[in-house]
Amino acid sequence: MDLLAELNETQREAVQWAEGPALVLAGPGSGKTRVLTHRVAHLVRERGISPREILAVTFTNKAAREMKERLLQLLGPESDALTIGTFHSICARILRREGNLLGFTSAYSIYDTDDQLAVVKRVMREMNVDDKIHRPGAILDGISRAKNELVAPEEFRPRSFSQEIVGRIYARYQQALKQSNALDFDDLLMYVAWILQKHPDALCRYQARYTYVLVDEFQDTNMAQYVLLKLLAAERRNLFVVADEDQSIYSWRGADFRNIQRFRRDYPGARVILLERNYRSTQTILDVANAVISRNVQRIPKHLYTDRGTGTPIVVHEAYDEGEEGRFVVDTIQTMVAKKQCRAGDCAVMYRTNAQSRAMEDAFVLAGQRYKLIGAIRFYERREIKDALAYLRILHNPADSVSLSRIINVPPRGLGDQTVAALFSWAGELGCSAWDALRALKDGAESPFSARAAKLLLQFLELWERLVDASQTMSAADLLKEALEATGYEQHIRSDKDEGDERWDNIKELLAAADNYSGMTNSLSAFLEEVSLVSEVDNLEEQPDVPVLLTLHMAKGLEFSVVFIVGLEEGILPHGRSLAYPEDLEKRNSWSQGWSSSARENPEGLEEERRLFYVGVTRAKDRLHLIHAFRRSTYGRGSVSKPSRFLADVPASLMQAKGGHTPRPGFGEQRPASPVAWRSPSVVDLAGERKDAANASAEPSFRAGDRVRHPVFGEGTVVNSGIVSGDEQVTVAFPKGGVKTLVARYAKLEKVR
DNA sequence: CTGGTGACAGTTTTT
DNA sequence: CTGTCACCAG
Repeated sequence: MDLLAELNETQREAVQWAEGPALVLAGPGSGKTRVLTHRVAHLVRERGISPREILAVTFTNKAAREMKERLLQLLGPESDALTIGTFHSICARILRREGNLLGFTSAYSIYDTDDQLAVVKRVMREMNVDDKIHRPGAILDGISRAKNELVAPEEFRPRSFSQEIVGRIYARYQQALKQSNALDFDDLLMYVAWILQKHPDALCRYQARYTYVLVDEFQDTNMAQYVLLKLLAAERRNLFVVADEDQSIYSWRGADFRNIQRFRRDYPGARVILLERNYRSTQTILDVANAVISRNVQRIPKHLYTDRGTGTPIVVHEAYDEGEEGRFVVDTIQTMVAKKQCRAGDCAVMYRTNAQSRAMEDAFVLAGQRYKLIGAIRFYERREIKDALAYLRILHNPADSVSLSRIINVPPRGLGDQTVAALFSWAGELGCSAWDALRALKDGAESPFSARAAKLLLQFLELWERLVDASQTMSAADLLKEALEATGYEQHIRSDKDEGDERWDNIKELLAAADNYSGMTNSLSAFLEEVSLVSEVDNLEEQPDVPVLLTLHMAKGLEFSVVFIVGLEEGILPHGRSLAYPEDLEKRNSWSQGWSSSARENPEGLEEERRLFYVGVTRAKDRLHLIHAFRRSTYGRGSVSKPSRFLADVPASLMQAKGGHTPRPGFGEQRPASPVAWRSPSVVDLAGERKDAANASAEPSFRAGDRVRHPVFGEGTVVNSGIVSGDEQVTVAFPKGGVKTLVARYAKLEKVR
């Protein structure tokens, strides 16, 4: 197969790049995965590089899997010797080998956010820190940020009182993890970076092993990951990264797209290649995308283009409320399917927050339209799955205190909070793990337990020891079966009337997943590592032909023929909380949703929201629908919504002029007959429109939320209004004509009630 | 240990 | 309007 045949000129240039650092700036749909895989194949096939020496790093398991599959096709069995994986899985593997340098055994547990929170709460209790004043989640964020920046507890320099607390908890938290022989996700990266920094021999080994390093989604790297890559590539400098700063939507998880600038600074000779040709979308959709993203200041300008042709104009629609928004989406999908313009499975509905999925689901259910909701509840975060895995983890790693606390009384066996707390504190006094403490108890050590408690604890220990013995010989699946059997877990779980059967089905699915690891030498270890680093079980059967509902974040990396982006309203997209400065957030009333006029806005937050919108837009291949509602209820309270400012960036010339969708009969009548109903003081307050009556003379005559009619554009909603050099300028969102800014004196605007 | 109650907070979540 | 969690009574 000719590796270069199916590539365009710039792609080919990237694939053939010889040696040294290279930065590929790849727009959406520009074939970056193809560039990465073909480059790997090229290195092996044309340049004779041993696959063993090639390291390809991704962020998601899915991306890693796809890359492996593609390379198996390109290279055949030789591809087995490549190292392809996520940052976390690669680091986990390195730490199995090198973790002893830091005092961890190779059986360490990997803690997810739930487990982390359990540790933080425990530590806070021990330290008498009030979790009402210092929220554990916020503390965890602080710890995570420090780790992402490779700041050790002893190097942590607090800049405020609450950071002082974070620093103290951080130190104790790390101790607690180490005592449990456990690492969190951030540790995987931080510790590997440290090892490479502090152990030159280890660094040399890995540098020699991986002479070519390739990175996908480089804009999403954090400091730890950047340092890691830099260290690995320091000798050979064969660092090939693919990035799109316009798709950086994870800054709140520590991702820092300025690593792209850092890369250019650290490697001044780096080859920079721009991939702007798009193979996914129509030119209309790309024009929307270009128009939107060009508003961002912090970026290198790119201009997406395609030879796919203009395509269909995009549709901007105003619905009355979230219910009608849902009905419009379902209606439109069903109409298109009926007209054979697309299949149901070609459609995706994207929203900013998961909470929005409910109204959408209601509409789908009501219309009898099947759909698939993506990612709301993750498999490995279900309680029953976590319980089952906790059993396996304490067998593999008896020091794992979080897993032990999780299941020591599940199913209930008389070991209440008191006893468990006493066990841990006694183990603390002895300076050993709960496991060791229980063994001491069995050996007749003097303990603080009542006779009854001691008896129950020893019963539990007996069970535990029996299963640990079994773990030496059994596969993960058999061991799990054994553990569930011995504890009567099935009966326990099925006793739940409502969800018992579903829960047990999930357990059976877990068993099936574990079965894939039977016959392996380190069955248990391999299985546990896999489930700790993977969020979803592989969907074996491809879903039938149904539309999918998902958040904009989850849409990244996917593509659909037809895309609906819903809830395009101020406060939702851009999201109110994204626009706030963290220090303002504490004091802010939640209902003001970030757009009260007095609040200052965080421009970086706004840019990220815009990128999120851009990600959504660029998922569409053929048709794009942008939808906002006139009013929406959040947290039970209804209020008037302003159309998103992002809509104003969409050129009206790209929108469908008229007549695509006929408004439902009664659409107009659904609005309250009198404006008083929705312009009552409480509603106006909610809209952030509090104005002092004394200033009435300078007041604009239109207000956000007003309904107006224009002779050309028809009915619309006022987004904003203000006096600009003596003239009143009114910004109006017209469902048919787009968002326009008009001078009230000239535009023949009529108020509609 | 279970079940009820009241307070409270409520983006996004690759690993 | 929800879901979660701490707390208390039985």
